[in-house]
Amino acid sequence: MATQSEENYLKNIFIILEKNNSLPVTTNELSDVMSIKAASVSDMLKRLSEKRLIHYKKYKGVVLTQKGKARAVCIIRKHRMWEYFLVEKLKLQWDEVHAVAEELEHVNSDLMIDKLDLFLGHPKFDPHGDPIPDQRGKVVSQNFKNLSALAIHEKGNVAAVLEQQPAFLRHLKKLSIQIRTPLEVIDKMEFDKSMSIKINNTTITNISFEIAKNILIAKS
Amino acid sequence: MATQSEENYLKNIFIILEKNNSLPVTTNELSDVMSIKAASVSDMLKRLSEKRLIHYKKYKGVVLTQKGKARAVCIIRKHRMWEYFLVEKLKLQWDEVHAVAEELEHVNSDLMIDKLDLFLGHPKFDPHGDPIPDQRGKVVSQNFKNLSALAIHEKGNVAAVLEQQPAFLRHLKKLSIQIRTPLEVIDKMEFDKSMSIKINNTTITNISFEIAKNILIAKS
DNA sequence: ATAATAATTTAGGTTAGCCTAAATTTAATT
DNA sequence: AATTAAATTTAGGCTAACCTAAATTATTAT
Repeated sequence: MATQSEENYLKNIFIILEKNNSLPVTTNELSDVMSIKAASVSDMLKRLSEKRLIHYKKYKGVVLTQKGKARAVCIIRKHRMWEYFLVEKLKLQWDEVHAVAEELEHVNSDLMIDKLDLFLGHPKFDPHGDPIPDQRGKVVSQNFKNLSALAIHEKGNVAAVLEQQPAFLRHLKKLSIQIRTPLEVIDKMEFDKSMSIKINNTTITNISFEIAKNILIAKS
Repeated sequence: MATQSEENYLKNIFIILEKNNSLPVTTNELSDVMSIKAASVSDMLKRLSEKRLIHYKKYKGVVLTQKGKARAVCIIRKHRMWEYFLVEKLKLQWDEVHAVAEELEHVNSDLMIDKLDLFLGHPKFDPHGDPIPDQRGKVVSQNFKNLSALAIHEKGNVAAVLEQQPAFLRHLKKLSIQIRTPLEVIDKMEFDKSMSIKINNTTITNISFEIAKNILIAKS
């Protein structure tokens, strides 16, 4: 059994690898996203390496071993499944679930998680549009476009968000943007890369580049 | 915030106090039920005392302060609520839920637990017949008789069990004994204190004193 | 190519929560 | 009341997981 802390490292390595097209994850990247000092990260990487959960060459960053990847996927599966449960069954808001799911993901019971999966009807995506890995650890790969990369007049539906911070999610809620909301790019401002978008085929609003780049679109 | 370990101590102190009619809990009692060496328990008691969670006089055992009791009740509320969820919603067996609930009880979110309470319909008892404290920490006090203390011909329904070990619960399952099952004492053997009981008004079986004393009966 | 800067690791320290062994206090027995 | 036994605490150690400061390695810019 991995400790809770080890599980957090594995999970974050996995997530960064996904974003990085599998380029090795650096100590500082982990330090940043986990808010743990780089020296402590170095410490832990050594330990994870001894346990054959990561491939680690000093100064060169890390990738996951088969074993490490399997562990990571399992934790992510639990995290996303619990998020789905919290939103769909307990009716929490999508900006209220991340922190709780961070705790629930470490609860250990394969039996429970399989029963939960059944209870929820084998959900495929969590409330932020991220895919939920199946029992065997298979993750559907998505092929979405970043809203910030869309050209004027391009349109589609919100498929996922890249940021889980409550402040960000509450912002979207205010704009009536959720998963599956139809969006169309009306205009793009060269100066600050902000864009004007039509939401739900009705309201037109301006959003900053910062917001746009955290929204993924399924083209229609 | 109390650590997970501290929470476990508080919970166990609370449970032992209930069984002991509020007599102070000794170091060895805690050591036994928690499978932690007495020396370590002593250590922790000192810490809990500094945090004003227990009243502790060396060599004299401990009781909970108001603050400590509130914490304990909150953890027990979560534990029992999750057990209810696991059995009623996820359809786990009553002998499969205790260990998982031990982990779930440490997940911290008042919002979530209140929403869970709502989702479950404000359940009053967990699958083992133990009362679930309400939001304000109120626990209904029960007035059940121990099966081992019943006289011949006395009868009633199973109201709760005092032991959560899977082996014990599986044993009851085999005998078709659950919460609310009608039982009647047919005979009592002086030699080993075992008893003959009629289950569900049909089958007559012998059960050991060891079993009987872990079953609580609501007299009818 | 070298110097300056950034990234990373090493060294040494801290705390929580456990342990064993030894010392102390309380309870039980004669 | 004194002795023995049981319960409890103290002392000293260990490990995981963090930290800061210093040393090392890699990268970037001149």
